[in-house]
Amino acid sequence: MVLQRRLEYGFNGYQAPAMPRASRSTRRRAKFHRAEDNQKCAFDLLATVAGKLLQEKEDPTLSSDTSSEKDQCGFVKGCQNANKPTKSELSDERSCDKKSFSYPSQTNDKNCCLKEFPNFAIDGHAGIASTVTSSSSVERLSEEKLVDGNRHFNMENVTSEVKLYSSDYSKGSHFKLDGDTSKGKDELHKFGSGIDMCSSENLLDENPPALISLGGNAKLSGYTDRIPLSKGCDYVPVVRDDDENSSGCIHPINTKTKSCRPKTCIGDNRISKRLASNFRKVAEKPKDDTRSNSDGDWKRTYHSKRNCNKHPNSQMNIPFKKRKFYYSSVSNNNGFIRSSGIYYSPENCMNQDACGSPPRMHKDPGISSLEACHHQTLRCRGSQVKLRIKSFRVPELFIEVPETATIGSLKRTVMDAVTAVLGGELHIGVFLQGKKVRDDSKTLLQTGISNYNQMDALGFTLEPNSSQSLPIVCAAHCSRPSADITQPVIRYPSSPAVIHQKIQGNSDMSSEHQVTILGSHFESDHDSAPSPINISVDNGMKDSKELVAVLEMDKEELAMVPVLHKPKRSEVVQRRIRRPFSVDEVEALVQAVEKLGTGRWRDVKICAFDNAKHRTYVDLKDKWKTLVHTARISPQQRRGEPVPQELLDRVLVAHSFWSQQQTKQQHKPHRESGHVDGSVLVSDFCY
DNA sequence: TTTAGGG
DNA sequence: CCCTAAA
Repeated sequence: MVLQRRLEYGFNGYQAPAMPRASRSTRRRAKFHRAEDNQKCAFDLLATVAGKLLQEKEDPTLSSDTSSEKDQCGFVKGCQNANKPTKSELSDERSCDKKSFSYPSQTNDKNCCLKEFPNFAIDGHAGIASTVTSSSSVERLSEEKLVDGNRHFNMENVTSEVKLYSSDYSKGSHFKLDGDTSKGKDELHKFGSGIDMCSSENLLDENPPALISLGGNAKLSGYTDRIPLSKGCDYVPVVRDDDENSSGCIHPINTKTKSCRPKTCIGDNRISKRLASNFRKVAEKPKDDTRSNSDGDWKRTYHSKRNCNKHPNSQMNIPFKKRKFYYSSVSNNNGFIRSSGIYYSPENCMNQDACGSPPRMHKDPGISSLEACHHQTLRCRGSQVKLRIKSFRVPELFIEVPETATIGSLKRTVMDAVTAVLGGELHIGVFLQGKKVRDDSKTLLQTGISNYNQMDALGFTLEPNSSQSLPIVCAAHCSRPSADITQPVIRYPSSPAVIHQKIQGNSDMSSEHQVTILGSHFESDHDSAPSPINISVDNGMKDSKELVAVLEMDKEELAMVPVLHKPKRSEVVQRRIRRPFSVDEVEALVQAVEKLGTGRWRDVKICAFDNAKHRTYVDLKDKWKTLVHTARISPQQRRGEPVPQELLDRVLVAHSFWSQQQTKQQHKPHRESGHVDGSVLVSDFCY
C-alpha cells in the first residue's frame, strides 16, 4: 500500500561527464557524518535496494518450513555432558541434536510488497523514456503520467534529459545541472565532480518539461571536485513511457533518512563500506551461505554456491560492485577532454592488410574511461583511424521518492542513479550502418570503418555489463523457489517481458531522432551477451540501454575512446540481509550457550544451528552479545521482537556463569578444559 | 578457521 | 551484521 504520494522522476539520458566515485574512505565518512552528502554513492543506493527487497522477500522456503518443532529437552539432554567436547564428541552432539532439536522455523515471513518504498528504476534506454517499476507503482505512475501533463522535468546535458513526474499539481519541481562558472579553468580540468541538482518550485507550467541548460562544469553540491561538462547542450524532449504494462521489475530505493525508514529497513548506509571486504570474502565464507537447502547439507550448499558464483546467473544476483575510477585528463582548447591513455593503437591499423587483430584499447589505469569527450571523431589519416567520442548518453532513469523526501536526498538519489549507471561495467559496441559489428577479429578495413565515407555511419555504444551494471530488481518475476535470502532476489531483466517500454515520439528531437542522427538504427544484440537491460522497443530499436556515443568527424583531434575502468568481478558483493533472531532461535541459542558456554561459538553453531545456514557462529556470538545487552537494559529500551524475560534471565545467568568459568580457567590454566566443573554446573541449566 | 571485540 | 586482529 502506498503510504505516501511520491514524486517520480524520469531521467532520460544526459550527457555523461566523468562521474567520479568517491574513495572508500570518503564514502565512509560521508555515510557516517553527512546524511545529506551527495557523495553517497550508488552502491549505497543499490545496496539499499537489494537489502530492502531482500528483506521484503523472505525466503519462501524457510518461511514455509513450519513443520519442524524443537525438542528442547532433547537438545539439552543430548549435550548434557558435552561441556568441552572434542571433535568426536561434537559429532555425537550433532547427531543427538539433530534428532532432538530442529532449528526453529522462520516465522518472520513477509510479503513481497515493495511499493511502500520508493521505487527506483534505472532504465538504460538511450534517449527513450522507459519505466521500470513495480506493478503497483506502475499503476500509479501510469496514472500520473497519463494525467499529468506538467511537472515534467528535463535535465539535459547535451543529449540528455531529466524528467520529473509528480502527481502533485500544486508544486513544481525540477532539476538542473548547475553549470559552475565560478570556477576557474583549472577547475575545469579536474575530474570528479558531480551534478548539482537544484530544485525549485513553481517553475513548471503544464507545458513541457523544463529544460535545463548546461554550461561549463556542472557540479553537485557537496562534491569536492568538478567535472567539466561539455558546452553547447542540446535538448531532447521528454519521451515518456505510457505503457501501462510497464512492470515487472522494480528497483526500490529507500532514499529516506534513517529516521524515516521503516523499522525493518536494512538498507542502511553502511553497506558500501563493507563492499571491499565482502568482495574478498564472499567466496570464502561457506557458512555464510544461507541458501535454503532441503537436505540440510550445508557443505553441498556451499559448493553449489561456489559454483554458482561462477555462473552467470549468479553474477546477475550481484547488484553492485566496488568501483574505482581514476581521472587524469586534460581538456584542450576546444573544451574537449582528452584521455591520453586510451586510444586506438596506430600500430594496429597502420598495416591494415597485415593487421589481423582488431584494434586494441590501450588503457592507462590512471585514466578514466568516463571522460566523455565532447566530440567523437573518427577519421582516416592514411591507414590510421582515429576516433573521438563526442558524448555519451546516460540512459533514462526513473526514480521515485516520497514527497517528504528532502531535497538533499533527492539530489543524492539522482546522483546515485547517475553514478550507478555510469559506474557499471560497460562494454563497447560498434555499429556500422546500423548494424552491430560483432566480429572482433575483423579489421577496421575489413569492416569498412576505415572508409572515410562511412564514418558518419559508425557508432559506438556503451553496453552495460550483463552481470553487474544496472541491477534491476525484479519483484514480479522472482522465480527462485528456494530463494536464498542472502542471495538478493535481484536480477537483470533479460527478457522483454520484464520491462515494457514504449516510445513516445512526440518531439522532433526524440530519442529516435537522435539515434537517427547517429546514423543507425540499432540492431538487437540479444544473441550476443544479452544485455541486462535489454528493452523491447516496438520500433525496432533495441539495446536501448546502451549509452550511445556520437561520432563526429574531426580531423584535428587525437583519437580517443573512453573506456570504463573495468572493476574486478571479485569485488562484487552483497551485504547479507538482516534476519532478526526469532524467539525460538534465541531459545535455542540460550540453551546451547548454557550447555557449551560462551567462547565456543562454532560448537554452538553446530549444536543448535547446524541447519541454519544463514547463522554463522559469528552471528550467534553477536546475537549472544546483543542478548546480554538486551537483558541488562530496561524493557522499555528494548526493540524488535520482545524476547521473553525468562530467556533473558537465562542469558544473564549463563553469561555470568560462563564468565566466571572463564575467569576460573584463567586462574587455573593447568587444568583440563573444565570437563568436571562444566558438566556439573552445566547440568544445572538442563531442565 | 575461530575467537573476540569494536563498529 | 560487518570487519578484522589475533590466536
